[in-house]
Amino acid sequence: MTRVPDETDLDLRKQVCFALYAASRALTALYRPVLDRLGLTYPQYLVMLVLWERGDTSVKALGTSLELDSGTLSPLLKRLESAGLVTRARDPRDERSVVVSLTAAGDRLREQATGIPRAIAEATGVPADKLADLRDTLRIITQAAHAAAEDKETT
Amino acid sequence: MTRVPDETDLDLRKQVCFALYAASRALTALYRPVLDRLGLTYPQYLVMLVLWERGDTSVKALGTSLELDSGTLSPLLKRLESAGLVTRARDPRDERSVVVSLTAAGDRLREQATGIPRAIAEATGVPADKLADLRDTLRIITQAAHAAAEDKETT
DNA sequence: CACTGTTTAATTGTGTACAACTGAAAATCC
DNA sequence: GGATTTTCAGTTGTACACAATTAAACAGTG
Repeated sequence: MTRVPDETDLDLRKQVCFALYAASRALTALYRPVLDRLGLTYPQYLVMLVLWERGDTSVKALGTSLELDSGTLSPLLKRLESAGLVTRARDPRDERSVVVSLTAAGDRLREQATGIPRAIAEATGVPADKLADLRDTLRIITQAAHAAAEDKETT
Repeated sequence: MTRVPDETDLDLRKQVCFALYAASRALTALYRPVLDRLGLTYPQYLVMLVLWERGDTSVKALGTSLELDSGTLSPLLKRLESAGLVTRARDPRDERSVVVSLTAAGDRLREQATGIPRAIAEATGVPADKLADLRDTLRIITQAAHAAAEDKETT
């Protein structure tokens, strides 16, 4: 195959990063009508996933899992709290830490969420094994990006 | 709250959408220090890519290319304008339309941007052919997500 | 031509993202 | 034990995203 030697490679359609950015937003948009019925945004749903999976979780641990900082999580958690889905309390063992816990309503919401991932996966029309491959590749890239960012800091 | 082992697929790590969301943010973060030197954010860089490639472009066409609406583009373009990189003017042929054009400074910035995509791709450490595969898979998913969203509207 | 409906940008309001900073609490060092 | 440093959550400010609305301009029809 002949390859046109583009001096620049500033072609939008060739860029993986744009494909990633567009795909992420398109998939989030697919979640939106479903999550609307639960009264959740997509990032709020991610926080609920962690809480459903692990129970009581500190803001710090949520941030590590979701790769979000307190600047994003603090207001988000406030909204979940005023929606009656979670409570927040300082950890008596370490007063710096704030532990987020599910309320009964937050726990009940889990049942309504069970079908969501499969429904979304099917809506894409991409076979499950291909999605799993994609997910693994994305993880590799995410790790590499984090590693590259670390590198720059230490120079 | 007590937690129950999940029979369901509400596992964060299994979700393609989260992998996508995390990867998109991680890659954007990799662009950030590079784009900072050009005085651009990542979405602004995307707009500039389109303008470098196609020249004068309407807000509508930018929105179609980047899958962004005027609610995002209008303030973004204002910032590019006040940075002296673009100008905006109503199309005399169709007064509804606003055409965005590069200034001389905006055009010059292109040279400084030429090396960016390759540098980012290399920083991920993922081989180019694998990245191309990934990009194609992402496009398929994006298209499927848009199609699925369309479906819902017509029901 | 008037009427209807559509297209296009812009605006408003809500909710992320993220950098930079603050203050309190804990860990570390001497 | 006291000083220094680090950790943690929250706040502030900037910049997206996106739904919903508005207003102007255009297109098509009777």
